[in-house]
Amino acid sequence: METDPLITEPKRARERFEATHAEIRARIVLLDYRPGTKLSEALLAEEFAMSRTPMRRVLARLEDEGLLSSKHGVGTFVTNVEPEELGQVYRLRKELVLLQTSLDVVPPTPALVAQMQEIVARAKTLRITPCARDFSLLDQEMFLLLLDLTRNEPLRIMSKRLYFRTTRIWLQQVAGSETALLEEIDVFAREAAEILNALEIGDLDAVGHIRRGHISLSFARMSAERGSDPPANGYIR
Amino acid sequence: METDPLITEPKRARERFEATHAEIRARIVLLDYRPGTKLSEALLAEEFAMSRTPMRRVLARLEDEGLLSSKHGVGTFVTNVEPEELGQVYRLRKELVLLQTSLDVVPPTPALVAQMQEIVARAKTLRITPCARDFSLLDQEMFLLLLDLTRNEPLRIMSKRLYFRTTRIWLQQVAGSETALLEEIDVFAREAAEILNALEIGDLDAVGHIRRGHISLSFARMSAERGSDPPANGYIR
DNA sequence: CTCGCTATTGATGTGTACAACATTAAGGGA
DNA sequence: TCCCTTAATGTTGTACACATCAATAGCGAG
Repeated sequence: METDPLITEPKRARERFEATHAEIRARIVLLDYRPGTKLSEALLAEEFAMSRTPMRRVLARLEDEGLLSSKHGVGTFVTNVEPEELGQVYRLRKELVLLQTSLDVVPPTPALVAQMQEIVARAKTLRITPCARDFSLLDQEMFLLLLDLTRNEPLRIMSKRLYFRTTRIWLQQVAGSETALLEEIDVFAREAAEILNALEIGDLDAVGHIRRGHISLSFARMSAERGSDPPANGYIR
Repeated sequence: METDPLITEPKRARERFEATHAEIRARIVLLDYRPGTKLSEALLAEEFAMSRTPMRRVLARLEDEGLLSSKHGVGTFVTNVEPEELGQVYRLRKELVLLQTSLDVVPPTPALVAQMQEIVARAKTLRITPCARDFSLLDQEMFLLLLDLTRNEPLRIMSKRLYFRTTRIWLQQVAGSETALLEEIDVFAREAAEILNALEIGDLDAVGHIRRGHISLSFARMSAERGSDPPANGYIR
């Protein structure tokens, strides 16, 4: 029985599925595949060294998550996010972020605080050498780290889905101009520092409301940039 | 790549997929397939007059929704819901139900109120001729009806997933004894009447809080029935 | 009688050919 | 020239055979 520790080729089916899904999702979220891009099941299957059958399962899940859209006889496309949908997601995220620090929460561990300190430090570094892609990865890292504050698994799963659904639109805006990127990194650095401070005190409620405020402001900046209508605030006519 | 690929509508294959998914999900939530039941891809494919390939896509989605669990070489099984998971879902639902009447809401239409009146009437009828299955269907109908109060699509989708994830456990408890069923129908009839009253006044905030209270009480009754620990109320040690 | 190895069995997972579908370009008649 | 028809082409969706995996019954050694 030979087990090759160097090559991780013969993975379990489930692990291979998860890895492939995460990889393609990352490409969509990081705009390697921009909205509207046509993906080929055959080419992707070949690249990931599998047949179309398991690849189709990956793509089906990404479609269920709203990142892809397949049409019989036409192709599989990276979805765009309509302004209305973007607003719905952000308004919901504003509420869920409060639950992330109030529902089934665990006190922040020293390890978590340490990782948050590192994120703050890297944010400061990023202000010197701005890079939209690294910025998006750092934002993602902080999101996932703070998600560890709650043990409510359904809340964690849904929050992740919403985050990955729209973060590429945010990235698209941020990467649009150099000044916008610098400004956004600056805001992020301040937010991270505020959150770290609240974490060190142990005030999770403050963490939630700081984040809520920044999500709200972030959406407002995006709406202004897009030149669309001011965001609806509750009721629909 | 300028044209938006999202505007086209569902096709034949998609409709068949949705219909099959809804049917098997109904069988699971109505306890036709009880937790632990082993399902056969081949048999299900034969019954629905399709091959294993599209059926596997249906089952994969049900697994993603937490209703099924497949193991290579073993089988596909209807999942059970652990008490911890049940608590997490209920605690989250208690929060989401408030959002359903406060986030992107539309005023209740006369048609909606009329359907709610009918549900109240059928609840009263059900008190005379109790039937666990019909009761579950009525509860589901009210849930879906009240979900029309919000236009926030992500919230709607997530609320549905959570509801279908645990309602079979509630049904299992209710169908356990005749007295429990009668008592639960009585509670439901009163809740529906209260909600109807609030709807007619147009007080959506009251609708949300009435429902939240009933979800909380419902979970408390289930926990007591199961003889498990009293439900944690917020923090985890 | 018990333990352990092995062949068998039946399930999910994968590879591949083919069908269904939509788009596009070519061709022919008015 | 225009427009309708039709064949060609490439894509997703489906069917089916086969591979892989895990549980189990059978069997033989101790």
